Order: sequence, then structure tokens, then C-alpha cells
Amino acid sequence: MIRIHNSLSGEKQELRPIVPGTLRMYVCGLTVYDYVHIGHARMLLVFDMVSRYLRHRGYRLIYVRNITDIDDKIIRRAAENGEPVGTLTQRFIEAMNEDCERLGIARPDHEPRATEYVPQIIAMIRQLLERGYAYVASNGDVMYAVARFAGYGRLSGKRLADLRAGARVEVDESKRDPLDFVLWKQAKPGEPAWDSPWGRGRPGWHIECSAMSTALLGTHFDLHGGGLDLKFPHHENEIAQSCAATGDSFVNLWMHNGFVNVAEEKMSKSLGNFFTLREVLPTLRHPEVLRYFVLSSHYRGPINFSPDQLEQADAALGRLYTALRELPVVTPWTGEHTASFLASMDDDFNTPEALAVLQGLAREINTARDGGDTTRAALLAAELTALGSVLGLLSVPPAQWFRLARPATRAPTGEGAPIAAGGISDAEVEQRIAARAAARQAKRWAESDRIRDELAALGVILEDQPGGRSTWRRA
RNA sequence: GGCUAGGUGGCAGAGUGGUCAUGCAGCGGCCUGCAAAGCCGUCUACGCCGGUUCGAUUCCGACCCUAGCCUCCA
Repeated sequence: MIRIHNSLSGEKQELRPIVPGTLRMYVCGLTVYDYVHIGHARMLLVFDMVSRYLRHRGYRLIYVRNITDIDDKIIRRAAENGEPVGTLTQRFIEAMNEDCERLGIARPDHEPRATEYVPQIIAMIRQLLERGYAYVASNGDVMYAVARFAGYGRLSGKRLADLRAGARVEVDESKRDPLDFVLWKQAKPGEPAWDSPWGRGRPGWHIECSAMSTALLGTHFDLHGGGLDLKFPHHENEIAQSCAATGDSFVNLWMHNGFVNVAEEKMSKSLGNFFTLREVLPTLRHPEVLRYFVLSSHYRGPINFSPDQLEQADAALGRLYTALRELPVVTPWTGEHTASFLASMDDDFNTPEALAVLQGLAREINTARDGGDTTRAALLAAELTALGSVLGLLSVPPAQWFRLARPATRAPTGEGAPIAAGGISDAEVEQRIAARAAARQAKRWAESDRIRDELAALGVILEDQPGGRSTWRRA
């Protein structure tokens, strides 16, 4: 039984598919006018983990993650760059897909773009007008009348009165209520625009997700996810729009992932304290290190991004790969730890606990190996690899993992010393190890140690195995 | 100001009414020619003050502190 924390009730609840055996999930994706940053990456990794796990649990999952490709900021950025909106968005969609591929994030089943769903958006707005949940404001924009929707504020735990009292923005005169939000915006000259019953214009942000999710998943589906910052007002507005337009109950379970902080402060574009994936990934041994970092804390809590954290993730993940080294690959696996792994994951995707299970498994492999029971070690290793793959980890052949070096680059936040370089080829390392083996054979320890020290200075650490053989890894 | 999450050992981070998280770092030991890796052990953790209880880090209340949302944001 899978239990998931539902933002709507604030409690964990059992996952009960609307259609038995099938789950439909919609996640709010990116607005494409810039490169993917670490905060986005967390969201993408969290819901990749969720979709992998639900499928591993035997569900047929339909995963939709939208792309917002029309928006104020997109229009502004395109104007700044002096390029058409479509060129800008296409470029960043391609960049996002490249980044996802590097991170091992599987493509969702559908990636709808807002601009491809304008007819559905218009249809939904028309329904809202007919049902009296929307009005045409004095400036020609179509607005949602928040006060008309009884359930408004339920997701975010806010009351309309509190929201009005807390309003810190100048009230737009064309709105009947300061909390009303725009469904259809009148086009300004030169902006991308579509014909509509309310003149040429473009959709508001919130209605896009309501229309796309309904079009692809129906009026009532299982899961809806996104970053915590979308809970209000975006998801609150989605509920108001969809429930009012379709009369159905929209979403059973709302999931929100926590933020990525830098120095205890939210990473965001407006604060300018964000790191793009493209600057961080080259400082890592492998993108899996970032995945391990993200999964090492619970998806709902905040995580603090720092080079030191990535170092720790690299070390912890390296421990798993170390356990897998030098073992024959076998297909059957014991399944001894699978129950506790599943129990952790079933409990609201408790990945830190699941990783603890993997670490315990690594210890048992090492113990079996030390005890000379290679067969058992290999069986356990097969289980570790299988469970790791459920989380998108341990995808690299263990022997190759330690050939990967962390590049000689300064940590992304500028803190700390530059990470050691590994400027020596694999073949050269093997050569020197051979020379050292000869020295060891002849018990010329001084020479043997000198070679080892020289390699260490180049970021290569030797590990002598029984029988005079040496393995090595890059620091 | 309103609302919502939190405050766990040197660091990161789970969890629980009464034996163990886990990883990183440190220390001691085993192993090793010496190392590294690994294994074993170790380092008196649960913001503050009350309450409930045989017993609370875990439940309840007050307080202090932090972050987030209330404005575009994963």
C-alpha cells in the first residue's frame, strides 16, 4: 500500500487509483526562457523518481509534464534578445531536454506546450463565463471571479479575507476583487496573439494547466505535482478553474516538492542566487551525484545546495559503487532487502530511508566478500543494482565509475579549494601500476611508495588487492 | 500582520513513547610491507520552559528561532 502526503488535506493518504491499475499524473513543468537551474532539477528528479517508483510498483502510469511557452517573461526575454518568441522557446526546450537526458530523467508520456492548446483553453474560458465564474473586465481581459468559487483557498489553507488583508500589490482597477486573476489577456501590439471571442489575445498562465491536464488526463485524475511555490496561487487557481468549468473533482492528490536553498535562502531567479545545471554538472564526477544528493533528503523538505553537500553525496554514492566492484554480474538476486526498501518508498517516497537500505546492503556485500563468500556477495550486488535502478542510481558499470574524475574546477559557489585534477590517462595509470608491481615484487618499497605518491598527486588512489594486483580510482 | 512548514550528534539527514537510522568527517582496533578500500568499535543528538506518562527527542501547551507563501517563480 502506497501512502502519499496530500497537500490538500495535509495528511498522508492511501493511493487509490481512479481506474484500477492505472495512474494519471500531471506535473507543472518549466517556463522556457532560460536554462534549467538546480531548483528545477530537483523538481524534475523528484517526479522522475515518483514515476519510476509507481511503474516499478506495477502501475500503468500516464505522466504529463507541461511546457509553458507563452508568458510575460518569455515575451520580454525574446524582445531583449531581438528574436522571435518561438525561436527562444524552442532553444530552451532543446536545452532542457539535453539537461534531462544527462540527468537520466525519462521523458514524460506527454509534454504539452501551452501554445498548442489554445482552442482547449478558449473552450474552458467560455465554459467559465457561461457558468458565471468569469467576467470580461473593463480593460477587455477575461477574469476569474474568485469569490464565486466556494472552495477557494482550500489547498493553500488561506481564507479570502486573509488574502485580501495581506495583499501587498496595488489593486488593478479593472478587477472586481483584488484576488481575481486573468484568464485571457488582450494582446499588446507586436505580442504573439490568437483570435478569441474576446478579441486577439493570449491565455493567462493558470488556465493553461487546467486546459492541458483536462485535455490529456480527463476532468478527474490521480496526482498533480509541482514545486511548493506553485501551491499558491497557481494550483489554487487551477482547482478553481477546473472544478468550476467541468463540475468534476479534478485531482485526488496534490504533491509539492520543497525548495533548493542556497545559504538558507530560496534559490530563485528573482534573488539571482541560482546555479544552472550547466554550471554544476561539469563539477561532478557524474550527474548521478546530483541525483543522490536530491534523493538523500525527503522530497517535501528544503535542501541546502552547497559544494560540500555534493562532496558528501559523491562519497556516499562512491561507497555503493565500491561494494559492487570486482564482482561477477549475476541475474538472480536475493530479495532480502527488497521488502524494507519498498516499505520505505511506499511511505510517501522516503528516499533517505531507502538509501539507508542500499547502504546496509553495501555493507553486507563487503562483509560477504571479506568472508570469501563471493557467490553471496554477487547475489547481494545484483539486488543492490536492481534497487538502485529503481531510483535511477548505479547505472554506470562499477569499474567505470572510478575511472571518472571530478574535473579540476572551482566549486560552483566559489567556496573552497579547487577540486583536484586527474590529468593522467587510464593507460598511463596502468603503466605506472605495472612498474610499481615490479618494485613491490622485488620488495623495493621506497620506489613502490614513490610511484603511489606520484599517482596520488595526480588524483589517482591505488588499492592493493590480495595477490599483488592493484585497483585504482580517481579521487 | 495572516497562513504553512521546520528546529535531531562536528556536518548532512531519517525516524521513534522505553534496543540500531544511514552517509560524510574524527578517534581506537583488525587487515596491509606501509597505505587505500573494507570490517569492528567509538564519539553521553534530539531549540527553551512547563504538562500528560512508570518512562518523551517522539504526545499536549506556551515561548524563542528559522524558512516559505500571501507578487512572477520548480
